[in-house]
Amino acid sequence: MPENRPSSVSAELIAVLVAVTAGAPRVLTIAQGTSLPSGPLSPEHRSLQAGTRSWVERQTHHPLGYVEQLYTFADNDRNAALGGFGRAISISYLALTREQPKTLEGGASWRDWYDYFPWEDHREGADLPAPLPGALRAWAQAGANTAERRARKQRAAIAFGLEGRRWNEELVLQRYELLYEAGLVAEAARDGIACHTTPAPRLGQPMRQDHRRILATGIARLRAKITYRPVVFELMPPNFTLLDLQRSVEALAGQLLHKQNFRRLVEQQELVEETGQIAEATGGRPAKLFRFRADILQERAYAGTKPPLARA
Amino acid sequence: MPENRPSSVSAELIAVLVAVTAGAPRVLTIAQGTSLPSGPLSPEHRSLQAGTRSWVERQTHHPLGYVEQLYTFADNDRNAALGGFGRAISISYLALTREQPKTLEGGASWRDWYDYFPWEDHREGADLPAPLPGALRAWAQAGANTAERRARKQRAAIAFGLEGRRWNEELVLQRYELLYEAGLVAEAARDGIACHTTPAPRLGQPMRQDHRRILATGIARLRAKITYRPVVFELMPPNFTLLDLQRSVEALAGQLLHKQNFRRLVEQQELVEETGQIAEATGGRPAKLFRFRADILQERAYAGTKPPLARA
DNA sequence: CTCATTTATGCTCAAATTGAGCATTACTGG
DNA sequence: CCAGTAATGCTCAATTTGAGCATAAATGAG
Repeated sequence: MPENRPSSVSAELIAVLVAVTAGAPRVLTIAQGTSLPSGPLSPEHRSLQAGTRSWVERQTHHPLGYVEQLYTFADNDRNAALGGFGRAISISYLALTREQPKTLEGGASWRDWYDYFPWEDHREGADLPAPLPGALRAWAQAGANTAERRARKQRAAIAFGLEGRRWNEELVLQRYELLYEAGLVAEAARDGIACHTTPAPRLGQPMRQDHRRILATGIARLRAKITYRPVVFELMPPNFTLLDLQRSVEALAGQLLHKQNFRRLVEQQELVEETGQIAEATGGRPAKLFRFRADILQERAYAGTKPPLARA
Repeated sequence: MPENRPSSVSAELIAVLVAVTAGAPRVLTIAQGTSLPSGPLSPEHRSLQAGTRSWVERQTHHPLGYVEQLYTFADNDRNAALGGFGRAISISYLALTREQPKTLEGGASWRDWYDYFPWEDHREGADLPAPLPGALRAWAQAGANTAERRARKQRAAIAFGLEGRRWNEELVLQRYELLYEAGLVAEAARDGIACHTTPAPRLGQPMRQDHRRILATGIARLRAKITYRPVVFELMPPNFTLLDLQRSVEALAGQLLHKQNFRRLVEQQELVEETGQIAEATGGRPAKLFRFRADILQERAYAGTKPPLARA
């Protein structure tokens, strides 16, 4: 039963390439922001990760700091388009870098990821975008029977922190999938899924195929990752103030942090050291500049530890 | 640059199927314990996960509770063996089930996973298997220069909890990879990697190809998972005592837990409820039987929470 | 020059969580 | 009745976490 010859498929690599600029989390897109960059797996690549790294670097002209596999899926729908070649397998990667001023090729551009997921940004006000609470209720009410209605209501409450529950910033994918099922994102309409609110809200900017889902997966992974592994430094310039660092983490998490506690955590972790320089004042008292400590980073990147960068 | 037609490859699914029986963590193997079960991705599978689920269920004759994607990799070495078909992509899955007394087909059998990773079991005595400490020192000393020797020493210390560091049970993959690089596992010898200890220790039972690495990935993932999502219940019978539950968690973690604290945690989480029945005494005072609470499980499986099942 | 404003930074405190251990209870087998 | 083995109930100190007060060091308006 095992030992069968595997069937033939085609493979492509899709990248969620993230940077943080001026407190905004950005993702590299192509085709006017409607697609994630993707490239074919080609025979000369030594590994999947090497393949992703090489073609993203060629396209963006700067090195990727961190690359991590996200998810692999096979899309049956694409069969037809591939001329009987069998199915297409997509292998997605999360990559981190510093946004460079360099020119991007073709229609590539950096976009604020909250353009695609406006409901994920809770940095000012924890309120959900206007149509959401009502639309979620409508979806729950549209369940076929009492049990389904209850289950939907509970699911919405967990995913969106309703009914006194607290918002869990890591449930990015669950929220997107719920909105998709509820017909509240444009991709759902495209795929023929009904919506129970009129006019049907189309939350956030859509993407082609399932790229927005992949992006959601990447955001979720990154939000989880920063709580137990020091990956933010891949997104920071060489020198930065503690507030810069905090703003970056907040941008990713979509939530504000307690300043003093954040500072305490960073110091405890010994992730950074003073450079001796002072930042040119932006507003008030000048801040010390810091840099990451290479030795500690290496160790932590390998084994992880306690929360390297804080919770809400 | 993107939008290229992906290249043609072949795809196989590999499963790390785990059960816990009588306090032993077990993994399903084929070919006298030298391989993980694997099957081809075939066109009728609706998705990769469905494919894995269906052929594992067909082989083992019982349903999988939980299936999760582990990792996808492309092995360049296998090119030759596939007759110019392009490379082979392997997509691995972690699956949980209860070991059934049913007969397995062919050469399939359940094996204690510590047969493959004896150094991972710290349930009695935290001591590493005899040759390890010395072999690790020898490997570190064999570094080309001072910097490499220091880096190796630190890496070994982190991975194996030496020099006063504490053992981190989640670093299963890092440890296996270090042992591979150090030539201390049979697969390394097979692949022509040198060892600096004579006679060269060949720790644990080897597997074909990189299946042991995949198993290490699965163990690591599962050990991490049980700390933030209640997946153990997939491995438990319908009714169990709290000690049964603790023994199962300990089997997976490879570490003993504080009994009272474990109990406190389980109760806090409200994951279980009494059945009203009492276990036939095995040793001392009879224990109450518990079962998992379906409602809570569903919620926790979706969103996770604090540690559902304890730390060391 | 003084003051309101803004951000940096140092410290404190109570609540919650975690790690470890003591004591008691309820069975089983000589 | 006694020793052995588990189950269970509680306590306690050390940490960790969440929130806030207070002060310092700049800037710009008047």
